[in-house]
Amino acid sequence: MSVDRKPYHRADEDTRRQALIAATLALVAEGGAQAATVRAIAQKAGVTAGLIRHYFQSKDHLMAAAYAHLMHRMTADSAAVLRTAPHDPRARLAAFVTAALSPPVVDGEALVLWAAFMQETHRDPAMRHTHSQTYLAFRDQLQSLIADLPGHRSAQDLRRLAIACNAVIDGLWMEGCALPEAFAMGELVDLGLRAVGAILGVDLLGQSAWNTPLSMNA
Amino acid sequence: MSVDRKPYHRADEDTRRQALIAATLALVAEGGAQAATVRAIAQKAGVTAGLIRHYFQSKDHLMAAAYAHLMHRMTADSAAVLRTAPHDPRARLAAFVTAALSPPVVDGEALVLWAAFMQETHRDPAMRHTHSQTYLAFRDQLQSLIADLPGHRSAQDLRRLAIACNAVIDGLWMEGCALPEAFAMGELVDLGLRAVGAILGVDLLGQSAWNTPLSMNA
DNA sequence: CTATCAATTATCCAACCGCATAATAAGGCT
DNA sequence: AGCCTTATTATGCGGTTGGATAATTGATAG
Repeated sequence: MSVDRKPYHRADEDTRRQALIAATLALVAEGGAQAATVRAIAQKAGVTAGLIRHYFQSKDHLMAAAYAHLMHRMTADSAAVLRTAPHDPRARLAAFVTAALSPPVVDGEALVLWAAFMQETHRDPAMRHTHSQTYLAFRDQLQSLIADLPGHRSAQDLRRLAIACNAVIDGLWMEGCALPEAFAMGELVDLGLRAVGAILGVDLLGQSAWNTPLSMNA
Repeated sequence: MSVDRKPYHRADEDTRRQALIAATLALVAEGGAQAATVRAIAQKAGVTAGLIRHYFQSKDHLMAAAYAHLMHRMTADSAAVLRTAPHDPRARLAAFVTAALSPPVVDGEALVLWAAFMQETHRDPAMRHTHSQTYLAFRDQLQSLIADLPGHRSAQDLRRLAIACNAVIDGLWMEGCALPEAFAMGELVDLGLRAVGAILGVDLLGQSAWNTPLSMNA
């Protein structure tokens, strides 16, 4: 007696992997890491649970792949703007900061995802490597944008400036993701441009120069 | 037939709650939220699992209590320095920034804890409330320190400056926690004082005025 | 010294977890 | 068309989870 069996169609390996990774990220985003069980992932991906182990050595491997995918996408989103950015160094830096503090980089789900994987990062060496690699990639990109600004800076100063600017961006990104209702539209970008500009001693607000600059204290 | 039963002694309600909360935090810190099972918590606290439900309505309630405890302790640690700080507004702000970027506030475990609870924060309204409350408390304290600095600032500027300075501190805190080996001793504090000083247009480095200020670009 | 009652332990349970393996069907190849 | 590979489904297993309940102990008051 042949029981009813769910009909299915075969997909290329890459499609299935992407679907499983997407389902994993969606579940982690909406319910934390504990919500991403093999059964839930499979259901959201429209397949059965056993298939996960056909494409990934274990569920942990799937998680690691999902983390790498997320980080890669975020850095790519920030870097994408540079391809269409103007040639003026200040405008390029401003565009980069703006992109890093706007959707889709700033997103409520992004922070939850980031936080969820942060725990794994703490003990899994492979994930830890992915983390530091993507973090340094972002900072290096920022540093090269700073280096292109007019004026000469020592290597040590460049590194310090990049770390400080990166910190501002990270901090604002976090606050924007966690408390989206606490900031008006564009306020995050405005604050980021002011703060980074103040640290670097450069005016990044370009066209709409403000009348009450952030660093004014008189 | 009476089996051997673990001897025990009765403790006051508060002691037991504290012990359970401490065990929860320790487990989350070392193994992420998934490591904090009721059995593991009970073992680390030196009791049996059932006791958790005697003091907390559910495991989730214990987690919420642990989160509130952690946040309360961190803000208290940062504020503690103000009680013994000097009267000069700049020195007080510098002391606050320094404390927020030094142990025990900057600590590898702290970030993991923060990240672990961030997920719950996203869906549990009670935790979300705890989060925004403690976050705003920290920022308000920073804002009042900025307001005490010489010079007058509008209310709007004060808020923006506080947000930006808070972002720098948060970002540096994160980086210091996540990649402790990437920064030399005291470098984080130095960077924090420079960046916050640059944003506010105030020199916070006091005694050891630097010869290559962070915002120098010539 | 004993009765009382709350604190703590011990035990049980249904649900769920990740994983392994067997059965089956889909699609390409000749 | 018929075969053959393998992607996919289906089923089962041992272990763990959070939660509920019953049994027992320690402190305390009278």
